[in-house]
This record gives sequence, C-alpha cells and structure tokens, in this order.
Amino acid sequence: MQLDLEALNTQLSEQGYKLTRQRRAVVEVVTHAHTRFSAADVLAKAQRACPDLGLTTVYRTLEILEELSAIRRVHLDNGCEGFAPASAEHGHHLICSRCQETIEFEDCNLTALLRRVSEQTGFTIQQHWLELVGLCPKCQPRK
Amino acid sequence: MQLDLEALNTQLSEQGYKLTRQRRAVVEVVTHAHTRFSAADVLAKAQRACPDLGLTTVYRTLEILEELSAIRRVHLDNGCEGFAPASAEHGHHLICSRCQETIEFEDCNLTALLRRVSEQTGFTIQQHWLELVGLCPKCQPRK
DNA sequence: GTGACTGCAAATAATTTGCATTACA
DNA sequence: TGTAATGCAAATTATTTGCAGTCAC
Repeated sequence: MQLDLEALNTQLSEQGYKLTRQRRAVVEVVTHAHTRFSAADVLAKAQRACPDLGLTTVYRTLEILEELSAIRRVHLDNGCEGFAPASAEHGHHLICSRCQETIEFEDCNLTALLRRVSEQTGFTIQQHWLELVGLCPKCQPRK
Repeated sequence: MQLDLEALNTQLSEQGYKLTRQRRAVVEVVTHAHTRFSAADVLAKAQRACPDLGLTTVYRTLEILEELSAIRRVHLDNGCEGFAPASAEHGHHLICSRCQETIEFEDCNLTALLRRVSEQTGFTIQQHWLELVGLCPKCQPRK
C-alpha cells in the first residue's frame, strides 16, 4: 500500500497548509520512497525538481508529514533517526540491512507478550516500538 | 538481576582495559542505574566521585561498556539515543514514561510474529529492536 | 493583499577527534 | 617505564531558530 501523492497533497491543503513548490517536491520524494531516509536524503532528491529547496524546509515539511502520519520515525544505523513512509494507522518497519529497502507491516500481534510483561512488572504499557532488520529477497545470498 | 560492579570491573580488567579512577566512577554509576541515561547524565553523577571526569571519557567508556554488553542503546524521547543497563544476553527495555524507571525483560517471544512477517515479505530477519513505554506501578494513577 | 512560507545564516546540541599530558599496571 | 587513557579544545554532524524577503491563495 503506497502513499498517494495526490491524496497527501489534498490532505495538506485541507489542513490549511499551502502547497508550495518546495512542499510538493518533498512530498513527491517521500511518497515514492521505498527505503528509509534522512532529511539530507530528501533534500538531495527533491532538489532535482526544486533546486532552490533548503534543508530547513525539508525538516519543517517532514515534521508536518509526521503529524499527518504520512511518515514515521525509524532508527538509522548510526543511532540517530530517519523517516520512512507510513500508510497504516499503526505499523512498524522492516528494513533491509544491505539495500535499505524498507517496508511497512501492520501485523504486530504483541498482545500476549505485552500482557506477560505487564503482569510480571506491574507496568501499564502505553506504547511499543518495534523495528525489524533483515535481508530482503533480492539481497539474500543464493543457495 | 542487577549488574555487578565488581564483576564488571574484573571483566574490564581481563579485556585489557585499565581500571582508571574515571572508569571506575562511570562503571559505578552505570551499574547502579535504574533508569535509562544519557552521557551527560552519567557525567553529572560520576563527577561526584570523580570531579575531574570529562565528557569525552564518559563517551569512550560507554562505548566500551556497550561492547561488553553491559549496557544497551535505547531511545530517548527527543529521538536521539541513550543507554540502559543490560544484564541479559538478549533483552529489551521497558521504560516508565513518567519517572523514567527502566527495567529489562528477556521475554521476547516474537517467533510467531517474525515467522509471519518473514513469510509475507520474503525477508530473512536478522535482528529486531523492541522497546516498551508505559507507567511503572508507582506512577500509575490511583483508582 | 497578507499571513504563511522560505532560505540563509547563526545558534544549539550531541558526539567525535587531535594532541599534549598523565597515570595505571 | 611504556603505553593506554585522559581532559581540553576544536571539529563534526544534526537539527532548530531568528529574520527579512517572497509567494500561494
């Protein structure tokens, strides 16, 4: 399920955000991304369509897109953060450690686990963060 | 299961690391931590015992402790990273969103989930990252 | 026309590195 | 004593903010 460029532009507009050239360029890149990305990654790609785009605007736009749940924060290898397209209401990401391909999965049936941990610790669990790393089919060694 | 101060010092020593005053102070703080912490947190606490400790050394020591699996990286709310004591070979952390109390749990029975995701996507899953956030018993509102 | 949006440059913040000095084993 | 470890200051890197000019609606 890929993010829809038009739908996202419409949503921005409906929320009162102006559809500037810069925002369109960022949204274009983000909706077509099939890997996780950093703000700098977005800048590099979006500048092809919009050369005068600045990094500040990328940060500001990513912030908006996160609010709209169009993207979600993920972790990059260096420890700091990046973003990935998010279509599901509640989803997690699976990232290829070799080619960085990133896909979203909605199946997070952690109910039993959460209940056990909750019972054992007395904690009330509010949120969970789950991210999987592996090798996508293309990057797996041939047998 | 708490980290053992002496055991960790011994381990450092056996690995060829010198037991300097600074390292002892950092290890002391880390082994007694019951919340996740940043490098700056460690500096502040460890300086009580070792006033001339520098932040650089804290970073360097945390790096070593991570290699030794005595601590594990976790995520802080601001998006960047922190550390938490790690005793289990493979564990995850449960963090109180109010008081920051952090405990480790080893139960991560994600086998079924991992298998499903793997089957659906064709990915070979190598690692998983799981972190839970909730309210510890002390911080839960009274009924 | 006007307020939201922009880029730039400067400010923050977190972390890393170079280097001369110090201290553990 | 020799080498690893240290603190400091400077360098990097990531991100945020202030502000004057610009543009979508």
